[in-house]
Amino acid sequence: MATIKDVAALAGVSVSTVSRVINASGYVDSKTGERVLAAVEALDYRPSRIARTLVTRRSGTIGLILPDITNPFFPEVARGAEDEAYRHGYNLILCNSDWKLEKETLYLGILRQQCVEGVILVSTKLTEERLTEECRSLPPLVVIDRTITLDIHSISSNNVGGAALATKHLLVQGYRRIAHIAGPASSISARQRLEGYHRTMAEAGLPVDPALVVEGDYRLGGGKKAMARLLALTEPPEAVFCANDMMAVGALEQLQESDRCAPADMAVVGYDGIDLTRYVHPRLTTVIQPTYQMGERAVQLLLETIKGNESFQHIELEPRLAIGDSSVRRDGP
Amino acid sequence: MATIKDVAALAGVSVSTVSRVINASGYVDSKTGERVLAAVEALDYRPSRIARTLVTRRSGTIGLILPDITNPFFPEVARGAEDEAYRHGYNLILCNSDWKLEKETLYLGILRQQCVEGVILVSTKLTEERLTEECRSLPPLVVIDRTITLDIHSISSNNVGGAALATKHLLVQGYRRIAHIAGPASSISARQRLEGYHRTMAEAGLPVDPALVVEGDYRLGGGKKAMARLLALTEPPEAVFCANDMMAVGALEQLQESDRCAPADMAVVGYDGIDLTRYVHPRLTTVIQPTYQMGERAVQLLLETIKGNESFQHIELEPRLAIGDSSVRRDGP
DNA sequence: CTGAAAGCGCTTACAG
DNA sequence: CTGAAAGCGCTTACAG
Repeated sequence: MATIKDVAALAGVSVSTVSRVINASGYVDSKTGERVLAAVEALDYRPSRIARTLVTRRSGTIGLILPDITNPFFPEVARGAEDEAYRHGYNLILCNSDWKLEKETLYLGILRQQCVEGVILVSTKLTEERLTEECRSLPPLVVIDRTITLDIHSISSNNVGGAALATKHLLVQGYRRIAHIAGPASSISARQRLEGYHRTMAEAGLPVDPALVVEGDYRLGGGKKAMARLLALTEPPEAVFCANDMMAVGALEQLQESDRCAPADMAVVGYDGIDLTRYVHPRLTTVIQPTYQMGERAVQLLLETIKGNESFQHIELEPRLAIGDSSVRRDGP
Repeated sequence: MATIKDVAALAGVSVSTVSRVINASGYVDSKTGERVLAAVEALDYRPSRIARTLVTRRSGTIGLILPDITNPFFPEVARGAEDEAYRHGYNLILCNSDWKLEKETLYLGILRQQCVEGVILVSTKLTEERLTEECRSLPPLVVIDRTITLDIHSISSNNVGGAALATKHLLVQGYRRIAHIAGPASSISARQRLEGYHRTMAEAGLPVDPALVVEGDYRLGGGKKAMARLLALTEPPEAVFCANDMMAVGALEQLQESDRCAPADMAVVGYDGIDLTRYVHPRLTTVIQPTYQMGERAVQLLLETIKGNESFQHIELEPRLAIGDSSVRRDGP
């Protein structure tokens, strides 16, 4: 590998001059510039980012800590982030935290050593206190999918509003006895979606039978079990809004296994907008989260902060409803 | 951020000594060691990987270039690679090439500047010549999902064997008129799976009607169209082996839209083993590729090479058949 | 417009 | 067992 010294020697100038031309900084005679460029070309010289980082403190890398790239929700976030990073000459270091606090903390430390210019934390388990503490010794931080009140950038999607979208859709279809398969109460997004459901029902003047709200685990099995419980009720619901797609798919499976089908026997709506919803039968009505944009905006925020913007932002993106076949009343409202 | 100098000053020793204790290299008095460790603790000192890399040339990072993390095939590979990297204290830089030669080349250059210790290239479009050329100026390279004959590490899965697995399964079920929805001829894996199909049919002494081999595009739409063509034949097949799962799902959709169903009217088998196959109805029989292991082994190979192993390896992993409901003959063979 | 020098934060022989 | 010095490959004031 050629170094800046080799280029300088070949071009017959000092390393300072080479540095100036490759960075287009300071004055340099056009003739000299050409000679340097020729030498760069001849030696296939590529400046070492490592050396550059050591002096400038700018590594051109961003850390992305997410729970599990294998979970259908996260590749989109990663892709949005990587695309935006790419456009600005940045690279992404990918870290899977497995929803574990220790792995998050560990990676945060490693990324700091790695001299990343910013970190994106998706669905973090860290408390706000720890986060603010980390922020002192850390490069800029953006938290995705977690509402943060303190002085940390955050990007989230409107879960209350999204749940309202789903619930209203069912109301518009003419359903009144609407159940909710909720996510685990430990999850903030699950609580928010539950709230959106309750709020919308209340606004419509409809009381919610407590038996119609069943807690699931955000996984297929949980959705299945929850649906079984709903079907076992003396008066089962006409429709169910599930807090995520995996549970909705589980609910559909349970319906089928009980020889019923959606939407004829019960309307089903999911949440997230993962690919699977398009391939399942009946095609699932769902609330699509702007996952790609979340990753994209996170990098944008980081870049602005690196460039000196001081103000903390809390961006809330809007999900949108995608109507499939699983919730549409065929006989009309 | 505290530096090694700060630690040295606080502990009252030289930076050389600090370096020795944090790297556990060379002799150091236990008392001195303790003092240094105490200083490290007190200052929350974390050695800069950047500075260390500059002198040791070991950055602790590996580059992963794959076509698109959003494509269901790749997150598993990435996860396998990241897990193995994590175990050895390495980090992964994620790059999406969008199946484009230019992006691959560009990233290869950037990763070199970033001083990664190795690069994993998934489904590369680069020619073998270009690849060997790159290898001269580059850190160790491992190519995944692409058979390479030259002196480059490669990890692939046995596509011919996997296709044979699928085809034999259909034969065992008693089907004789077996069609193949192939992937695009430009894809090596598609050609290999086609070969596995042909070879198995020949071994069984069954001639293949050319009309039964239809080329698709590895996407849902292509599978749908191909199935439509098969259904339009005067003598449609009894079973079809699809070169990937997305096309198989498309084929299932077309069957359903034509008021037929699998496996009663036609048996369907896919390839890849993406999650979707488990949620589709009927549950799809498919050939599961060892994607996680491919990523894992790739990092292992890289690490061995970094440690000095000179011999080039071509690892071929074996896929396995997962029998679902889409291909099982209910009335018995 | 150009070059010499210092320095970024480490590691690594080399003396002692 | 410990420290002074050189050096990794750059950038950045500072002279000239």
